[in-house]
Amino acid sequence: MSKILVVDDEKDIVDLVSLHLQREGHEVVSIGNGLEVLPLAVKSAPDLIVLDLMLPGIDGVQVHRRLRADTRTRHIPVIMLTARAQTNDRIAGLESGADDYLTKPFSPRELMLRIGAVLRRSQKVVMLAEQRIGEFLLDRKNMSLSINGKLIELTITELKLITTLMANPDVIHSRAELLSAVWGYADDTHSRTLDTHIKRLRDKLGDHGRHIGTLRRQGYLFRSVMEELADT
Amino acid sequence: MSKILVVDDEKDIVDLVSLHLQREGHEVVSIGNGLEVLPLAVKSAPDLIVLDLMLPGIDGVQVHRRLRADTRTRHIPVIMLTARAQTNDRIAGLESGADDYLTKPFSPRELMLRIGAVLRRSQKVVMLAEQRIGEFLLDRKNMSLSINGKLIELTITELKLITTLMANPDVIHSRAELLSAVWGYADDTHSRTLDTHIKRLRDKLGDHGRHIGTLRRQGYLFRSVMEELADT
DNA sequence: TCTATGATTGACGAAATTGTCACATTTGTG
DNA sequence: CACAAATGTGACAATTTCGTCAATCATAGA
Repeated sequence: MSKILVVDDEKDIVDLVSLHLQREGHEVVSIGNGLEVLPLAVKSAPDLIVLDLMLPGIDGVQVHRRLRADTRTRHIPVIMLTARAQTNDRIAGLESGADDYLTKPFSPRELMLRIGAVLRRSQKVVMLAEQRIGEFLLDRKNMSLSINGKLIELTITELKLITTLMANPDVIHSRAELLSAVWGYADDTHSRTLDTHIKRLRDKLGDHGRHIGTLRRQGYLFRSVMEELADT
Repeated sequence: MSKILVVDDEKDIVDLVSLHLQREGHEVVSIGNGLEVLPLAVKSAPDLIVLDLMLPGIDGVQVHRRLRADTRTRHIPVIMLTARAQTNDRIAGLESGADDYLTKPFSPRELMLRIGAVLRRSQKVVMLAEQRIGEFLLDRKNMSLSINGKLIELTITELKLITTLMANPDVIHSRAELLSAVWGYADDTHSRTLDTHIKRLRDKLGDHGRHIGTLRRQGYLFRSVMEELADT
């Protein structure tokens, strides 16, 4: 499931924690030497670090500071372990920005629960590599759109626009929302920029452009089922 | 798990199949009237259709042809059911391009197995919405790259290039591979186009450009751990 | 039907993007 | 060290892309 780096010099602790983690399907990397934590964290790129504050040679808080100082490890959540159940330690741990901490002796079960909670918080979002709506096929991997297998050449702006619309088909996307998603604008709801790009998109889609609907005063939407033309 | 459209006029069959499908976590939509299969398929966009060839009013093969004729349903796999275990029926079913078929009476277990097989074949590929490598964060949803939270403005070509490289970090991507992935070229390994774009990419990445390594005569790669500069 | 509001459209120029070329530099090999 | 081969670099022009604007069109409500 996830890769977890366990930093502790006591082999018993490492083994215990590793056992439980592996039982839950996680991959474990461990190290006892505090000085080598940073390079190992950079190299192995774990999803979470379990860090004992009591390390020989270097203070665990120092190790944590180094992890936070390096841009390559800054984002990795850390759970701290400390043997001393003292307030100043707790404060030191929290101040340096640990995501959670436990005092030894701890129950493996509790550690697993907290690890689970932290991992869940930083859970990876998965998306479909290919999204199909009717005859439309959006290939996010190759950043392209095709209709009935025929590639439609879109500019990056047009692609972002239809990607946003197709992300929630049959749902109204307000002008503000689209401006924000595609251009990063906050307001600027008055300019004709959005309209123009909608027009260009519709043109490139040809007949299928009718999948893009206009809701007056509300916004635009991608219709999964194209409106029939009135035949009067 | 998946959405499955069951087309049969016999309520007993529909109930039986639905029961088993729902037990496996699938969503079931059903219909008995052959004429309304196409509009319903368009509307509900199922992942698979189970189609009885014996329908009142219209031949199942006809229904299948219509599904194949419409671009909005052409891609949906179909498993056919037929009461008559005759060769000409089998041939008719296969010729019109069914993905599989069963003759009645069939065992629900066998139908489930075949449905499972077909669904597995058309399994959706998922990808991470955000991919992080060290200080790099590739946001496939917004089609953007940021380093340490700072957005790097890339052109679509540059984005495709680094996306391809980052898809397999620390792996060599040959010039031919990159040309193919980014430009769709087959050969043309001699032009300076790739080199130029690599250069532009490195420039925009600034210091971090050193993550992109050159392997002489082999290609380029994205290093998850940046090379240290020799300090002599 | 008339009117006000909002959407569509075509045109335009500024800016960005792209591929290519010539030349420089680096690298590996003898 | 010399050479050949491969990659890096800077400059250039053609092309594409983008945002804006004004005119036109469509729609809802009075």
